Amino acid sequence: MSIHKDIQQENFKSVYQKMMINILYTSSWFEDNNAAIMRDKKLSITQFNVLRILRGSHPKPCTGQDIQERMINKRSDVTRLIERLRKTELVTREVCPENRRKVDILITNKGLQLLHELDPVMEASSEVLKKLSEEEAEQLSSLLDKLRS
Amino acid sequence: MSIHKDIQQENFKSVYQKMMINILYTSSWFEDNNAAIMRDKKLSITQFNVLRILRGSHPKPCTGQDIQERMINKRSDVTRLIERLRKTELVTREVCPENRRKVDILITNKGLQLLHELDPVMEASSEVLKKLSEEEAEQLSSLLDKLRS
DNA sequence: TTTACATATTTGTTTTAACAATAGTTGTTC
DNA sequence: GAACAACTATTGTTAAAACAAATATGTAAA
Repeated sequence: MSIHKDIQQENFKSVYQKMMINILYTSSWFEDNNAAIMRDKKLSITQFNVLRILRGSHPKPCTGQDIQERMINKRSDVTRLIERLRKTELVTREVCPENRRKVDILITNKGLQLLHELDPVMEASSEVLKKLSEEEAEQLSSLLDKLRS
Repeated sequence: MSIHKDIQQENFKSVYQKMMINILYTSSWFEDNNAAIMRDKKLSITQFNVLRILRGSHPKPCTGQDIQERMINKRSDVTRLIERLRKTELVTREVCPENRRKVDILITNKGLQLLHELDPVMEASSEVLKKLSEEEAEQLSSLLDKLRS
C-alpha cells in the first residue's frame, strides 16, 4: 500500500518529506512484524539484535562498547540490557582481564540455541521482502547508503 | 557510509537481509537527528508526530482512533500520550457528543505556535535528504511502497 | 608521584512503551 | 426491550528507554 493511504496523508510537503516518513513507517512496520515473532520467546527486538551481534562475534566476547557500536539503535542502555539477558542466562558477563574498565560479554549455549530456534522463523517471515527483486533490494540499500553518506 | 561499515557487519545472509537492516538503521538514524531537534522544546518524536496529525486535521478534531491509525508507530498508548500533551496545554480533549465512546482531540493555539517554531528547524534539518535527487527520492519511496504492498 | 584527562561502564531518576484487563457506550438480534 | 456482541477508550502493572551524573580504571604529562 502506498504511504499516503497507509497514514491517510495526501499532501506531503515534498518528495523528500514523503521519503523520510516512508522510511520511518516501513521501519516501524518491520518492527511490528518482528516483535510479534519474538513475543513467544519473551524477547524484545533489541535483545534479539544484541544476541545476534554476540553470535556473530562468538566465541570471541564483545565489550559493552562493541555492542553499542554495532547496534541498530545506538541509544540503548547496554548495561541494563545485558543484565536482563544475564538473568535469563542467555549471556555471561565478566570483567575484562586486560582492561578492567571493560566487560566481556559472551552468548551462552542457551542463547545460541534460542537463536537457532528463531532462525527458520525469521527466514520465513522475511519471505515478504521478496516483493522486490534482488536488483531492487540492492538498489534500495544503495539509495539508503547514499542518503546517509 | 555504507551499512556494513556503520554496523561493522561484512557478511549479510542475503541482499534482502541487508536491505531490511539498512531500513531499520536509517530510520533510527533519522530518529536520532529528529529527537535532538525536539529536545529543546521538550517534545518526544511521538508527541511531535501527533501534533502534526492534529494540525493536519485542524480545525476538525481527531478521535483517539484517528490518531492511532495515522501514527507512524501504531503501538503507542494514545490515551496517556494525549494526556501528557493536555497537561502542557498543547491539545484539548472532550467527549464526542455524537458518540460518547469517542473523544474529540484538538490542537490548541499554543500547540500550533510550537509547530510553527519547529517548521523552519525541521526544514533545515531535512537538507541532508538532498544527498538524493528528487528522482532518487521518488524511486526510494516507490520501492518501499512496493515492499509493503 | 601527583595531577589531569580520557575511557568504559554503572547507577539514579523520570518518562514512556508494552501488554493485559476492564469499563462504558452503542449497535444488533431475538 | 433485554441480552449479547462490538467498539472505543481507560487503567493497572511491568519492562524498557531517556537523560544526567557518578564511579572506576587507565594513560600521559609535569
